[in-house]
Amino acid sequence: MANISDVAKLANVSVATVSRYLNNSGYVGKKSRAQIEEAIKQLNYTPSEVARTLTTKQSDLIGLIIPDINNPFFPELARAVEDTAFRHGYTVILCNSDEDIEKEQHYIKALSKKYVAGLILTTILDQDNYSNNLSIPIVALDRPLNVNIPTVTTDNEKGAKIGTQYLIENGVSNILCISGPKSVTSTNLRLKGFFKAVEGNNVEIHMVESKHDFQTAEQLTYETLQAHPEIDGIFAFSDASAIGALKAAHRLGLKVPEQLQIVGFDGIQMGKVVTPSLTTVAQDIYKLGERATQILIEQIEGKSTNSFSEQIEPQLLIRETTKERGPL
Amino acid sequence: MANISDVAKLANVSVATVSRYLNNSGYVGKKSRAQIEEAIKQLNYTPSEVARTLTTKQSDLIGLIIPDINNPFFPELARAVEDTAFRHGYTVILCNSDEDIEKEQHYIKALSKKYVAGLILTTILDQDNYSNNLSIPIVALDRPLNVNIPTVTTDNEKGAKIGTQYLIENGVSNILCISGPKSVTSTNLRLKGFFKAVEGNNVEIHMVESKHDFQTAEQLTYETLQAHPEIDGIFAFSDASAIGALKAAHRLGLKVPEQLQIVGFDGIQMGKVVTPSLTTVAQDIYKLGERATQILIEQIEGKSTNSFSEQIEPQLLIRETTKERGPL
DNA sequence: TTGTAGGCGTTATCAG
DNA sequence: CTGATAACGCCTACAA
Repeated sequence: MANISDVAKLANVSVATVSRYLNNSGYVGKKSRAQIEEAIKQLNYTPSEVARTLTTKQSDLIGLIIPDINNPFFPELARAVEDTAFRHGYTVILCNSDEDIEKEQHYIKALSKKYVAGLILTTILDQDNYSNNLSIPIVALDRPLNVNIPTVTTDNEKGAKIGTQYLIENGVSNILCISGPKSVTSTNLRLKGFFKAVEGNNVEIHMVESKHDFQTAEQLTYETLQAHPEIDGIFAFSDASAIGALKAAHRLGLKVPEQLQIVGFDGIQMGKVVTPSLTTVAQDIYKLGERATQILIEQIEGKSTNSFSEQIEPQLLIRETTKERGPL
Repeated sequence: MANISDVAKLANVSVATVSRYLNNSGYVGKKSRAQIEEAIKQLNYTPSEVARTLTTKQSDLIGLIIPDINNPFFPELARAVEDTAFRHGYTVILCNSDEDIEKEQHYIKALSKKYVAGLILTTILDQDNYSNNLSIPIVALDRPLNVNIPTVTTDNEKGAKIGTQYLIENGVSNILCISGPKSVTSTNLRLKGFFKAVEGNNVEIHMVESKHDFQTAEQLTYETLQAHPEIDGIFAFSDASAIGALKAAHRLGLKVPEQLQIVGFDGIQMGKVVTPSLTTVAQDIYKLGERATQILIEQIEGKSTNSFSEQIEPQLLIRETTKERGPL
């Protein structure tokens, strides 16, 4: 593999000139430029990222930390991040934190040792003052970290509110709310929205906390529904949980939506394919990932110095687990 | 951040000695050793992977190329690879090839420029003589590349055979086979198994080729079932397709398994949660990923020079989309 | 505009 | 056992 000095030799210039050409820094004469281009082509030269990283302390890597790739929400998100990063010439390293703060810290350290250019952190812990002692750009996805860190989120409170309201409008009077882990910011925001919607309406509520995972939610729902057969509506904080709940309902022989209505949260692909298809508060998952990545890259490349945040509107997708059927 | 020469100074030895200590190469006196350890601790020193990579041309990165993370089979696989890699001190970079050979080539190039220590390639193209002109270890997952490249696969032919047989034993006489892309080796193997099972039995067959994706399979199945209402069994080459097919059946008002029996392939988590739960030919997904990674790491670390392959047995998981219900 | 030379942090060779 | 020192491939003052 040819290196920069091979190119320099062939082009009859110095390595400095080649370097300047490569990085668009400083002057490069017209003639030199032409020779360099020719040499590069002939040698099929590409600069070594590693050597570059060694001097500049910055690579083309972007670290993406998610809780668990087995929650279908995250592959969709990851895909958006990857696509966007790829389009801009970055490579992403994906890490599963398993909602474990130590594991997360470990990854952050490992990644920063690799001189990743930036980091995208998704929902984990509700930390008011997460301090960015790293010198690299960070953007938070779905989890506001602190004022200085740009954040891309769905309006969680609003989403939970409209989902819950829809249930109530559809005649539900005894709701089971399957929340996510309380340690997560978005959970608390959704909780707030849920309570706002419920307030003043004469509905009874039951609360359970579940991981965003089919099995857990199914089991929890099964037990709760058995203990409280009067429940006629479920609002779940993730589609994964909602689908688990749907399964529990089936096992109990409950007709959905006739006897039990269900609304999820997320808008994952899978919601369309279960039967009955899932009514849900959809996040614009792709956009979430895309915007986060774009913002990160802007920060990395210094195009925007002021960190700003973005909130994306959720959208109620009415499908078949609720009574008022809208268009698919 | 301290570097190796800081450590050397503090420990009163040369950088060479520190390096030897770090890499367990060559002798290091007892006293030097102690001083070095002390210095490292005091300075909180960790060697720079980048600099190391620059000289050794080998990083701690493992590249994993999959077709598409949105097929639920792959997140599960990726998770297994990541976990295993992590345990051995490697970091994985995940790339989506979208079943596009150019994109795959692009990634392979990009990854090798990063001096990844090894590569794990999953199902894409059926290439008899894939030539490994890279100098790094590769293992093929789910796709045999060539004799010189270790491969970890499920016994696809056998899997397809037992799945199909089971359908036939359950009285199905008109089967729709939803295959995967024909360009993929595993598809062809499964096709072979399917035909073996069918052979000699008096069953009619219909074939369609689908991506392993809910929507596509659903649409295709919907059309086929409409044109051929006599079909009473479906064997799909992936759970994703099977679940899409299940959805199509629901839309057509077909009772599963009474009127239509369905068997999938893969054994993804999601199969358990749909209703009715999916009978499937399960691969040991975690083990597949784990073994591939272990073998790769053995190659990387030179512990095993001879490349060997492994085949993992599939297992029929009888659930509710077929008539003979076994235990869950 | 261009070239020289030092440095980024390690590893590896080769004398001591 | 240990220590100089030359790579590795690139960037960037600084000088010309």
